[in-house]
Amino acid sequence: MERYEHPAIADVDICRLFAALSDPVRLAVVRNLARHGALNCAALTMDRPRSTMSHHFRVLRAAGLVRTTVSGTEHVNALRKTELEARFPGLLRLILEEGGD
Amino acid sequence: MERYEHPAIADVDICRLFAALSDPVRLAVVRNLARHGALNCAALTMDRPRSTMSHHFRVLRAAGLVRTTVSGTEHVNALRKTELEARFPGLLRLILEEGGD
DNA sequence: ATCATAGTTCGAAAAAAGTCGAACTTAAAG
DNA sequence: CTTTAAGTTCGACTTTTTTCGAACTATGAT
Repeated sequence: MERYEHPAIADVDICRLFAALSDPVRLAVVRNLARHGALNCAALTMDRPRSTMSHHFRVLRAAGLVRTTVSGTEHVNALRKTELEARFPGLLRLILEEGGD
Repeated sequence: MERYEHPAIADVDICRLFAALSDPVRLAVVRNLARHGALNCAALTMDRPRSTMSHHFRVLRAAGLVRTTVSGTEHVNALRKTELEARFPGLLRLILEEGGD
């Protein structure tokens, strides 16, 4: 059984956060999550191999943007929406801004 | 006489913007500019050689964050505050957040 | 003209990030 | 127990960033 580590929201570094969002693939993932709620990895394949996406999810988790939970054989990713909005008010709005998909 | 190119605020890409802010040196520069207004490069040496800083200023300009104007022998950098706030409301607040220097 | 000051550009080297195939793990289904 | 589905980990490779010395440009002062 695999569990993931997630930083406490208080420990989230804005610099790392910006770095996570600076990749177009990851930004697209975050936007998808913001729009459609929690999704498993399979639903977020951005036309890339699983190993590539796995890497991006790791970065998103480490940055504090996404929380991943295991449910059966699926790994479900969710935006840490409430926490993020509390710690970085305006961030989510900024990300969703006139956004592509 | 050297002039710099600055993207129109409408052309600024949020992804590039995040990338620019993901470097601690550059984030510190932006925070300094937000606090103290326009500064020349000499005032923003973050304990790095001039060539290194020159590179960072180039990135900040290309991202649309900073406007550099030449005044005599000084190159003065200013945050594109009003434009940025209009295009990305909340961004500046986010950057200044509980911020270090 | 000469010199000093402020900053850029160039080029090379080092470090960090992104990409992806192959092998592996875990859980569920048959 | 075997197979399948969903993802991860590992390792290699490529691309991008960062860093900085050395040489250069432009302005202002002497």
